[in-house]
Amino acid sequence: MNNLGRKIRELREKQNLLLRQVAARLEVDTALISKIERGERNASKQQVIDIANFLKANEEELLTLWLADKIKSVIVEEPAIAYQAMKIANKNLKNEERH
Amino acid sequence: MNNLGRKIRELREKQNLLLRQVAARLEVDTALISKIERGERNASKQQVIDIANFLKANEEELLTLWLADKIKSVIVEEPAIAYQAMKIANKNLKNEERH
DNA sequence: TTATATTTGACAATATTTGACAAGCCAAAT
DNA sequence: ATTTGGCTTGTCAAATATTGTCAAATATAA
Repeated sequence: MNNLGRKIRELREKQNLLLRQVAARLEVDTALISKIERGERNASKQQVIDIANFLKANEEELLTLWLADKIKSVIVEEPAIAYQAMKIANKNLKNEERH
Repeated sequence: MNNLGRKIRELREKQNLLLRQVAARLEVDTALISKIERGERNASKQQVIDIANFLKANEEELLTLWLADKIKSVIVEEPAIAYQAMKIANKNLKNEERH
């Protein structure tokens, strides 16, 4: 399970909602929501936004988890150099802020 | 231009090598190397390794730049939440070290 | 100009991702 | 013991993305 999936499942269960109900709202198959919660499939950005609305969650928070999962899926293949690469990417980010 | 492309071009020019020569060694079209240097195309991991060998560069260093570019391409679409997402991804990384 | 190096855009071939569907699993209810 | 309800799993075709090449365009240098 990934960051986003865990959070979505937690929110959904707290509100006693069924996968089926979330799926209906997003107009997708139940299986897809199941896969998103278990981290087997990635949600699209729009899906994350829709889920946030439906589950009354903070949209930015969910999008942040979603992005974190995307970063994770990139670095997971290269754990030995991941940290250093993140440092560089972070520096890039800051440099671009200044332009 | 991205981190890897800039470094490759720098190394290649310092050694007075042509795109054509690098391309020959990697057995790809010259245009592809040009695109990799300019960040228009991503190199595969194997290509990075081959380039490092040919240019007598540190393989891990180039792979780190390559990974940084991949991270960057993920976060660039969401600059507002990128920093926070990186923090989470980094925490994930550390947690997995401990298991 | 001429020759050589690099860049560009379009393209086909491949690979990956997407979401639906159907079948399966499991626990609880009947 | 069977049915029901919720969730999971595997597979598929369609859509989308990525790959490397080719030929043409553009630079760079002599």
